[in-house]
Amino acid sequence: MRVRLEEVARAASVSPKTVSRVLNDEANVSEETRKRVRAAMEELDYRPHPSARSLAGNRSFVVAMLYDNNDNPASTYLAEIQDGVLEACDAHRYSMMVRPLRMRGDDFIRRLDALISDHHPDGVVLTPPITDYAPLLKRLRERNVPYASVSPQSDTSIGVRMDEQAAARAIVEHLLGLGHRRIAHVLGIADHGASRWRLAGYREAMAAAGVPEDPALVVQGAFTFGSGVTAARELFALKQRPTAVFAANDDMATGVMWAAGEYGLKVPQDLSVCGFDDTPLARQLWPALTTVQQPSREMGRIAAQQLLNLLRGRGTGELVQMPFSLQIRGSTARVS
Amino acid sequence: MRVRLEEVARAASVSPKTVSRVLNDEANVSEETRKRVRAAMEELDYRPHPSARSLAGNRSFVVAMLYDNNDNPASTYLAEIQDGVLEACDAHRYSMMVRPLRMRGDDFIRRLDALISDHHPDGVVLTPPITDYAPLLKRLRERNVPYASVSPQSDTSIGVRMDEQAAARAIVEHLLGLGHRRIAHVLGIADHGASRWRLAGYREAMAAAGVPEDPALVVQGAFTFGSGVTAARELFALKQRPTAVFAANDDMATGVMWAAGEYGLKVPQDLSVCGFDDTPLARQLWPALTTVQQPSREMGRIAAQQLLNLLRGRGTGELVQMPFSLQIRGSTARVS
DNA sequence: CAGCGAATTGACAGCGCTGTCATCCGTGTC
DNA sequence: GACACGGATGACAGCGCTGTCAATTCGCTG
Repeated sequence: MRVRLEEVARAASVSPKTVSRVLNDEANVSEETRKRVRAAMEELDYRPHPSARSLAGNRSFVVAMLYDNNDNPASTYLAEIQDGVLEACDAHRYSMMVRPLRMRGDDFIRRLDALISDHHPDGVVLTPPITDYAPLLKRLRERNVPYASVSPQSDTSIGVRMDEQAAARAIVEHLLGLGHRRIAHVLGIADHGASRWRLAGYREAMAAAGVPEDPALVVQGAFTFGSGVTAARELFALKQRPTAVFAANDDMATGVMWAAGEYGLKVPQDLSVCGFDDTPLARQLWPALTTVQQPSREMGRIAAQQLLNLLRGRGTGELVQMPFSLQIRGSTARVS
Repeated sequence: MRVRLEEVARAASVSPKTVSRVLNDEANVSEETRKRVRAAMEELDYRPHPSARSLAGNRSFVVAMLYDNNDNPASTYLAEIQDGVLEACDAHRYSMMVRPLRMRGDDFIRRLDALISDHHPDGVVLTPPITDYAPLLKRLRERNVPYASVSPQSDTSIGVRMDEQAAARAIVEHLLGLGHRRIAHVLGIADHGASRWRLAGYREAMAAAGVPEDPALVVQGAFTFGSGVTAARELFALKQRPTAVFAANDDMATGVMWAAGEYGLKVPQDLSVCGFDDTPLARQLWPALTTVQQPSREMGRIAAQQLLNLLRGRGTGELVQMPFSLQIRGSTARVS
């Protein structure tokens, strides 16, 4: 049968309660006792029973990662975040549960409640685009479930964020520095924070360079490869074509490059293209895509880390700022 | 405070044990009592406490989905399977836990043991390529953890499988039917079942059509976009170029189309290309990709379903055969 | 060296369910 | 009509931990 806490206690000649204290890193255990107990645990290869801990301690040791499976940005993005969250949870012996949660639908709150009642997560990690949905945040607070967010729009949450606007500005400045003036922008899905920030950065850079905004150069996309193709066709049909395109993510940038091929435009000679995210694809393309590195996995890890700090009583958690870095590659070149 | 089983019992005027029986769909409860108890549960919005159930019943109601995060085929593939597994688990109020598990490394068994001891999954779902790793299966059996597989190579497991060889044969026959004879094949990662079956189907179709095999037309890939590009360049450098390419998955097929663009080859006029999987990308490409639809999400759901049947004592689970279907689209055309 | 507060440790009940086994009841049998 | 039998129900203990609170020990003060 499995080793129980009681046996560890016997082996270390202490009471079960003391072993419990060591297990939970509680205060008021002498250093010497702590060592002896740890040794006994090790010796017996003791594994606490999660359900028993959960039942007695009224906590589940479960972190739920919530995402919107309706219009998720890109599955690889979520998969990477998930990986990071998992890593952080593992480090503290929490388990991770992933839960899709569509925001549309009036039974949204009911579904959220069911999720909480059925699984009792100690906390949740929110991923774009459900980081800022007010009814969601409100309900979590009402039910007293702590949360941390990846790339929240408001800065009242704890979690992690990159200065996407500054990054977007920087990449557009890179294009400007190469002599481009007719720079187009392909938007992401409306009201996603990512879309807003990247557009804002684009505008900021253009304005700072004194280039008047041309509305025809800002076209709608939806974060997908296909939408990038469509948007690019629209741009290429213009009487005065752009010499460079900044797409709000790599998938769309890839679509733009694809469409360029259709139109016989060589990248980067005839058209510079850049994206955002630095997905694995970006490096595999030829020419490789100039983009902004967004370390999704790392961001997932950090967001979960902040949540866990909170749950484990190690401070209150903060909103960590990630540095960004431009990946200048072959898809952008001096305007000809 | 939360509603407990005891209160449901009181409301229905039965003993707690009877409510428990109803909750677990056990036998020996009169239909009338069952109804009364169900009504009381509904009325009080009763939610059983998973940890208490788990502790008392010696089962966790957790299904772990294992995957190899080392060389996973494509993250979107796994994400879809995960979605399906989750759906099946939800339907029976099981929770799903996702666990990466690298097979390389000599501490593999130790990591598996830790996973089992720490989380006590009632069963696991295995995904390619770890569906047939003998030490894994052996250990699971030793520790008495039931499992179901998605696309296992051997047919001793329960789970779900598509006849990939027949599908590959069918798609190559489609190319042959269009008059192609110099048909190339881009392989997946060695010893993945998917690679073997798809190659076998290719050979079968070619042999049946009496086309002698040309080793130069079968090149190595690795299931990634980049490897497709590389493989295609190799093929295009041949003195006698293929008129069609069957890539072992869509990502590589996309790479082939990309490389075709580089070489000034028009798809499908100069080159027919087809893939395997029917990823979302396949439809977004232009021309859209001819491919085999592999319903990953559905397969994940079915594999989990078989496992749950077993866990819930509803039969022993089987190895379900999925039908395949060709998606003939714009990337393949009659040889010119 | 008595006396006191803080640090350390332990006894015990109980978290919310289910397994085991006893009990009860209605039906069929000869 | 006595008895056996199987279906339906309930009593009770206990799953493996932690919360609460009491007991003990220790170090220090005057």
